[in-house]
Amino acid sequence: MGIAERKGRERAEREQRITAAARLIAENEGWNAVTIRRLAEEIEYSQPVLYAHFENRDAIVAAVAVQGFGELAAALRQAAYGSAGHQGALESVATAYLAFARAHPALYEAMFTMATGLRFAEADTRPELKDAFAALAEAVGPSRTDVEVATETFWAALHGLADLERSGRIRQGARAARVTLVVNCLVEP
Amino acid sequence: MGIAERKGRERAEREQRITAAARLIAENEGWNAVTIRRLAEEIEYSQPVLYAHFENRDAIVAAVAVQGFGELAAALRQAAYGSAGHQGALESVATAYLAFARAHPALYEAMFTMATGLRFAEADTRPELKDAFAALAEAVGPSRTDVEVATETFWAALHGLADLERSGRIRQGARAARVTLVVNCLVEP
DNA sequence: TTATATAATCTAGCATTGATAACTTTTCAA
DNA sequence: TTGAAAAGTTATCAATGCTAGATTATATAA
Repeated sequence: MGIAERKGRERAEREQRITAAARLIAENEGWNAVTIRRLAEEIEYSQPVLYAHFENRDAIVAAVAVQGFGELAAALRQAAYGSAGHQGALESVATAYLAFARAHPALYEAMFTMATGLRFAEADTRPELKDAFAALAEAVGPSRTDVEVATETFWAALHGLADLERSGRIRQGARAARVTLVVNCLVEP
Repeated sequence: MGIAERKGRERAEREQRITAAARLIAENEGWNAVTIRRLAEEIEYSQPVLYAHFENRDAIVAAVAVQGFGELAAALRQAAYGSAGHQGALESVATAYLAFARAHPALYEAMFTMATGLRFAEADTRPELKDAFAALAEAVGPSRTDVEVATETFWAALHGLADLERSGRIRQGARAARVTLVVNCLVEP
């Protein structure tokens, strides 16, 4: 019964082509350019086919966002891996976080300002989301008694910096100084 | 020549009714419910009249956002005023910031995640925006040598906390602990 | 006071979008 | 081989931002 498997593969491949196209268009022309018709044209199927894969447009954005969380987690882990000491790890992770947001603005936008359906800290939280949080927590240091509070605050500071930088509301130049300020607060005494 | 003045008044009043309606609808039903037709119905004029006041829908959102920055600045100043000491002021301001975002989620959304046209630190920056930043800077403390960096970082932390709280990505419960962590970092040594 | 030019406002409509209903073709197991 | 189910398409809907062109109200000059 290899037919079902083949169909499953084809379906998965097509689904991946949809999210890949969405991501590419979004990164090049912004999320407004990501229309159902445009995606249908891109994957060479009619529009209703997209609705056999995703409930609606938002679900496509959410799928891209989940991918993004997976990649962010990997990037943060790699940054932590290639650094020495607690302070060094915090600094590397913080810098990597901001670089990630800057390198993939549309992806970051999907992750944080579009896919409102994605929740953390709930039962149906996707593993990718938990993993990204865990990667941050590792850098903050599991020995702290207030890991969760410290990680949430660290994340908030990084997200705030990324978001205000993206929207041109804080200077691009002083990035390193701001990171230093954040990191110094979180270094264990 | 009181006619021109009367027309000016009527025009200003109508403009204010548009932004007020937009804000009310957004706060009750979300920004998606704020359509040109709906606003036109609300102010009892036909749709094209709105375009005599605002270039497009985004300009209406931006106008609401500017109002929001004015109100945020006032709220932060009042919080700083009714508190004692540097640390007390920082704590009050931080708490007031988060309370503001929580009390007016749609307004905050307009200020930070919708009106992409509003820039800071540029020549055409609206006074309301500068004022909100100044209110934060006052709490951070003008005696610091790195006021601007510290203010930007403070703002980013607060915005990050507000945004992640709003989207349900950090726990609602531990808010006070996170604020304490942020404030402790910024207290002058 | 009345005629006319200008300003103000409205009706009607366009193009685009997300989404779906109904029809047609393909696929595959009995 | 055949017929039902699966897969896919065409055609269309309703809502939206926005605008052109017609129409009405207003203010000024004769």
